[in-house]
Amino acid sequence: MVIVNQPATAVTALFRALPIFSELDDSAIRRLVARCVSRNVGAGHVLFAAGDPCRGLYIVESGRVRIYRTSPDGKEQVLHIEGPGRAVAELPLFDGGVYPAAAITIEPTRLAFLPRDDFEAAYREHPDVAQAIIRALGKRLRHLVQVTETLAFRDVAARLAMLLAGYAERLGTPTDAGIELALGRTQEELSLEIGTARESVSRAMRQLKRSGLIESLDGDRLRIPDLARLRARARARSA
Amino acid sequence: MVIVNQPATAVTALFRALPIFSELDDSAIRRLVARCVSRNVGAGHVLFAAGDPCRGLYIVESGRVRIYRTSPDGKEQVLHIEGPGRAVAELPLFDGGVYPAAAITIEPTRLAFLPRDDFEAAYREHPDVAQAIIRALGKRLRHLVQVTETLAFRDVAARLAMLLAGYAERLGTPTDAGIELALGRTQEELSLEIGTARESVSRAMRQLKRSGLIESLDGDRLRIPDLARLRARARARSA
DNA sequence: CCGGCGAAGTGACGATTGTCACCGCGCCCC
DNA sequence: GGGGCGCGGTGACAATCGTCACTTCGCCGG
Repeated sequence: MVIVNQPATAVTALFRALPIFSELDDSAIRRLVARCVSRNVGAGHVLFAAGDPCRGLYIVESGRVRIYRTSPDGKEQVLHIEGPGRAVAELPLFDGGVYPAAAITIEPTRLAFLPRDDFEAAYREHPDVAQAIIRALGKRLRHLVQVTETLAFRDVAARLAMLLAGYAERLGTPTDAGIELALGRTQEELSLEIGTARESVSRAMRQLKRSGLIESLDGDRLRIPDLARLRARARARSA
Repeated sequence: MVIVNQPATAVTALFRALPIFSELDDSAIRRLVARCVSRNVGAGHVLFAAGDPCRGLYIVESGRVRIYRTSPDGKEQVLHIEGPGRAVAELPLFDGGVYPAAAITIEPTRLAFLPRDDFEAAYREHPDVAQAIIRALGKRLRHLVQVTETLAFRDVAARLAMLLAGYAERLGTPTDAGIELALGRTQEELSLEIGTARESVSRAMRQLKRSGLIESLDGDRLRIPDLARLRARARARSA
């Protein structure tokens, strides 16, 4: 782990792009940035474990961080993966509790860290920040409600279809033959996100290909000819 | 559905007891209460469906409300059940979205309703309210993270053990032979809360009884001799 | 070019669980 | 007292899915 001095402008832009700070004026942002520490960590670095007390806010500058829970017998359920420009683990900052999940970097990652006290001051002094925080929490809550329903009811292929549809919307590039997507994840990682085994992902992938919902391109690129049909499969009981 | 005039003092006490309004001074609470409408509804009344736009905040005065999602093929997943003194569906009030789940009364219920505009004014003007809202959202998020992990990993008996342990803590009465609990729910309702079938609840219940983790008393009363052991079962892979 | 390695595909099998069908029981109402 | 009804218990069966074991493929380094 390396602590880095860097031009404050980069972090300033980062803060301004964060939903929860977008309403702040320049002077307020500058004050926050002055309190921030950036650091580079390698892949596989544990930022915190479930149950740890919360010391501050992490913001991803580059790289990716996986948020996950581990069951007593060692299995993981990935809750979400955050990339550049996203904040990690806002939750315990607000309610004063411990981290409900663990966080680990899955590639070399650069993080800005804002100590807890400075963060609290920011949202106490600026009602707009509080409002933005509420929005962000609400969004996460919606996402988890979705995940819950999916885990409870759908078969593996449906869960995979939902996951891929979400990635396609956020990361895909539209072409005239459909949406193309380089997902940059192994099937192992996908399996953790939808709470199943790697082999089941492999089989579900084949099923979706046979149904014409996804197509393999070269490398690990996929094409989704019809996103609406893929989403429909995600809502069906089985196929 | 009946609209009722009632002494404002009852609703005032209700508001003051709500975590999200506990920091308000008397005059602010009086202003909110003046905007409130109370009504009585019977069992099985649908307050709103998933996807409906959000019109305001419901607060349970008496009775119980079930919050649930329905899958396209008609199955339900209960997210939580709210009783007296609890607010329902805060989420869409904040992020401006639609209801992510539906709500239905499961017994005759008395509700206070606060229109959306009045609610928004309250938390814009009072930062403490915003803070309390954030806490409440955080708590709900924690709960859902828990539910997610349980659904993904544990067998039915473990999920049931977790559910019963939670009820025992909130509703049970300690005796020298353990915690006694009248849960007032059918196995059908339990099955919806842990995302399984009624028959599986019946079998899981028998398994927990055979293991000595729970005992039947008369009626639908249960005794839990050792809450810690029950919780341990909830964390185990199987038994 | 070869060996190693990680990712992905696949076949077999067993465990869990959803589903269906049916029974018993207590309760209420006519 | 009898019939209906909701709840709970159980047995049988099939489907899904996790697990294990093994293979195939592509990539990289020596």
